[in-house]
Amino acid sequence: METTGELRFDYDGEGPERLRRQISRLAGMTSTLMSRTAADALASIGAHKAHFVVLAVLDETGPASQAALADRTRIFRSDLVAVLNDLETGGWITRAPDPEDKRRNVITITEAGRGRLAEIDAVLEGVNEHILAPLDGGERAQLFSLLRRVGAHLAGSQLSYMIRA
Amino acid sequence: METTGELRFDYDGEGPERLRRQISRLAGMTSTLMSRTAADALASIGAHKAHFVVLAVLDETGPASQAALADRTRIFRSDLVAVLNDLETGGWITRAPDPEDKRRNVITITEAGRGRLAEIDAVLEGVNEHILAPLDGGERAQLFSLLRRVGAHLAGSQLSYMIRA
DNA sequence: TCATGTCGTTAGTGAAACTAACGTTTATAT
DNA sequence: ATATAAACGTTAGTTTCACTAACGACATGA
Repeated sequence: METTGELRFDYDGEGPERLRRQISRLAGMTSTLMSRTAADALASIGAHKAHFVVLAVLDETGPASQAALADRTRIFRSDLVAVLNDLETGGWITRAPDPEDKRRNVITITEAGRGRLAEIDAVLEGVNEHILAPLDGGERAQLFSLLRRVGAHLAGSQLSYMIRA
Repeated sequence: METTGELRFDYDGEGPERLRRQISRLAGMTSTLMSRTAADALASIGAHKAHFVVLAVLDETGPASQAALADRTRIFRSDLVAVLNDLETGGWITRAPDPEDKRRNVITITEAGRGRLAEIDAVLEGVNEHILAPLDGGERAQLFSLLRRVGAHLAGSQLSYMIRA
């Protein structure tokens, strides 16, 4: 391991000013660190972000077709296949043909799946706490709110671009 | 183009609550939108984020070896090679062997490079303005500050982990 | 001098995000 | 009714990004 001397992430004070002005750079670096934290924690229990997302959506919205799941989780239908294979192997979901539409599968969370979700949820609660440790309650709410406002705005403008195309 | 019906990014109100609680998910989605905005804008003038980063560091810190540049830009030395090839082809930098250490190259920004940097800078100013449009001045400062604090904290904890390893 | 480390470079890995196409099944339009 | 189009799950492939491994060339310090 390299004890760099020069840090890999320069949040503390210095660094070229032009770079520090770029919100997309700051958000990108920070979200990379966050994602790594979450992914590492999940890996320690053999889980993956996609597992969490799918189980959470199933638990909250009930059984669904793969296409509906893809929409609600923002995982591409093509990538969802492997995720569901994993979850099926673990016994956390069932995948059965839909009698009412033979094109569809009906994905259902199992009792074991609910247990797994609780387990993952606990890990992620720790992750959130770790990430947000330096912020107090009001600041955490602020951060969520600011990111959501920016996100809604960008999603909107990108959407209008897409419709135009 | 698909006029989805179900939006691909759900900032507006709804969406499974467990997902909305995850700061890493929110930050990840939002920073993806930001990065895409920036990348698209840069692509429209045939530029790339890495071009900006390298030119900005060179302009601010002066000539440097590739290794030093890699550190300051957080681009891996292996990836930096191609970036410098691009910039050299455009006439925006020069790459000359260092007489004082024959292992090194000295990378220097050219006059044309400074022009290019100004051009990119102008584009990115527009990008920042577009991204942050929904926030007022105080909120923008808040967002920067909150992200920096979280980032510094995570970079620190990851660093101590790395040193331990 | 001999080991060790750093330099730029090439090649390759792994994950994430996304596109294309296909066979199957259902819905729509004439 | 029947042809056309659309949606389903699935396989395969692309691109981009972050990152590792290894190399020959050169420099440094014991």
